[in-house]
Amino acid sequence: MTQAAAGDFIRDAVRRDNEQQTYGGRVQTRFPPEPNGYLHIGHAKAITVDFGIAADFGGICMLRLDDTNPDTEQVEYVDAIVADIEWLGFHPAAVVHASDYFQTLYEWAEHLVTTGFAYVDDQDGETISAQRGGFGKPGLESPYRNRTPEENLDLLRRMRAGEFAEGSRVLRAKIDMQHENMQMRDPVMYRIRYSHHFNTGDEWCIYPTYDWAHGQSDAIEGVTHSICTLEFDSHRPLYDWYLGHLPLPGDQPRQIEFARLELTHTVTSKRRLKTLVDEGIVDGWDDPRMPTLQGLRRRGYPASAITDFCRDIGTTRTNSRQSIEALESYVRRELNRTAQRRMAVTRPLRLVLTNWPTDEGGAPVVEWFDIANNPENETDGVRSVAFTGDLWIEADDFAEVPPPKFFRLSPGREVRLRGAYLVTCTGVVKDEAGQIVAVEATYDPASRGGTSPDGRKVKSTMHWVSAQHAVDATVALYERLFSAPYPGERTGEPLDDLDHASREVLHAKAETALVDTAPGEVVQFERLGYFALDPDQPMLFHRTVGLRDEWAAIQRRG
RNA sequence: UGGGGUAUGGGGUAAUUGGCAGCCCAGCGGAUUCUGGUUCCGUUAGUCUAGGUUCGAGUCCUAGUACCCCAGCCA
Repeated sequence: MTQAAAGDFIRDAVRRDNEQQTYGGRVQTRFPPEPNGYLHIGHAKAITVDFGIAADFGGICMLRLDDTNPDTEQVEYVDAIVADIEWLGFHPAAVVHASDYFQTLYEWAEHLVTTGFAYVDDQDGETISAQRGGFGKPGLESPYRNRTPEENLDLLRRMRAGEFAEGSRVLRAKIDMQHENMQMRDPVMYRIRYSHHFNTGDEWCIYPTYDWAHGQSDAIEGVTHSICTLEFDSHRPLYDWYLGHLPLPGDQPRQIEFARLELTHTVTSKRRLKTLVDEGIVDGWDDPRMPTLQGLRRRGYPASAITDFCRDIGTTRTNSRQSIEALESYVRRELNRTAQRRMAVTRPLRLVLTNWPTDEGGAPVVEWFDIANNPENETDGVRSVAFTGDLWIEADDFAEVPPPKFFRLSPGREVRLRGAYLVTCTGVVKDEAGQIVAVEATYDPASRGGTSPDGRKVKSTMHWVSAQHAVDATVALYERLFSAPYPGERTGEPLDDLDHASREVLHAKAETALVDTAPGEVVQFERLGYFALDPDQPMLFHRTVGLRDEWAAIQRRG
């Protein structure tokens, strides 16, 4: 704790290694995902750390697909992983596979056999597992543990040659069945699997386990700092043991662990996300409701917002859960600068200007206003928006009997129609049932452009669309990526009831909206929030994040 | 149950290695504003517990507590 508490403990460690010339001042890291799913927001943290540290010290970072389990891995995932890393703005020095090293790994396995540090075990998985003992209970040695190196070498070669059935034999490291660290109780190095591998095809029928592949791959590549997540902490002694018993071509890399990123209201478990996809609960890995990088990208999250967030939350060894609001604040900060504005109405209420002029033919005059696309960024220019005496406003923006602190339109009150005119409500039109069908108002011709020539103030500026000119759009509203808390979220208990949870957390609804003009890719529908245009369905917009929830705050107060 | 790891406001994270507990998110208050947005200013609130060393402890010592990880031929 004492020294680990220092600012960024990983960079401190790297700096120390540089000062002591442990690796001759060289820094090399790697990002090693297993291609068994799409990258999600949690991976963004690891990517930011791995690539960021290499960059900070003038080193390199490679992408290594950790493909030692052919049963779960696919090229589709490889392609997505490569694309997503690029999208985040990182460029791997190389894209490699753990399977590229299968031959070297095998030769090193023979080396361990020859030197008496590995043996072939003929027992099945259940037996081996039972013999491993438990916490506080020492393990039992396998009856095959003391075979001669010659016999082991013969058996290993025959394993590799495909002479034995799946599950019938494994290669194990010969370490210590009494070791207090369970990882050191003769871990399995190779298992027999007659599966097709997406990279090596049918060349191999024995596949290395994670522990037997990972550190060795690091060493082969010349990795200096192998940064991984906290759950591998107890693997570090094994990581070092393997490397310490092999004829390495260079320096021995060191493993450093940090806490993974967890977010509230967010499922970050490839297994669960895969279930959502497989069961058709979402449309795919890139469904905008998914916390995958592709889902977030479709939602309009800027890559820089994600990486800035990951950088700023820091790297520690403390298990923690960051709030989704913190991430969203980074998204809003970026989008406030870049997103164009549009006025939009989701629950239209008619607003009629009773003193609006008509032309010779009796039709209402149409007036065009240039309205800034983004007041935060003048270079975004203006758009031309049609205005007439027949408008739609948001139903929430009118109240016949205004509650306290209601600033918008109500009888007798004057507000600004953004960029157009000041209008004063003169009355309402109701149907037989007493429902309001329209609001009537008069406009002040002297306030053209929304100015107030005599300097009088109005408490509210409202958005509007011309009934005649408005563009139809659909907006998918979800307050949050996963808006509802799910079972066990607070306590960190496992999420067992996936079906229930998925349906609840992925709730979203689509609404129609009327928009002032056709918007661009990512837009702020004023007061509704930031939305991204769906590339597949023009005029369908996914909510990125909302604005600050000002209404809720007012109601809470009152 | 044995081993390992971690504890700082509501959430996250710093503290020159023993010297004014700072920053971000959230909250609250105010100013500005043609978005109840943005921006700006102010503000509430914290060192897991109990002892000890010291002029001085988040930091060092002792004892405890809580949480996380490890018993896949997954990674």
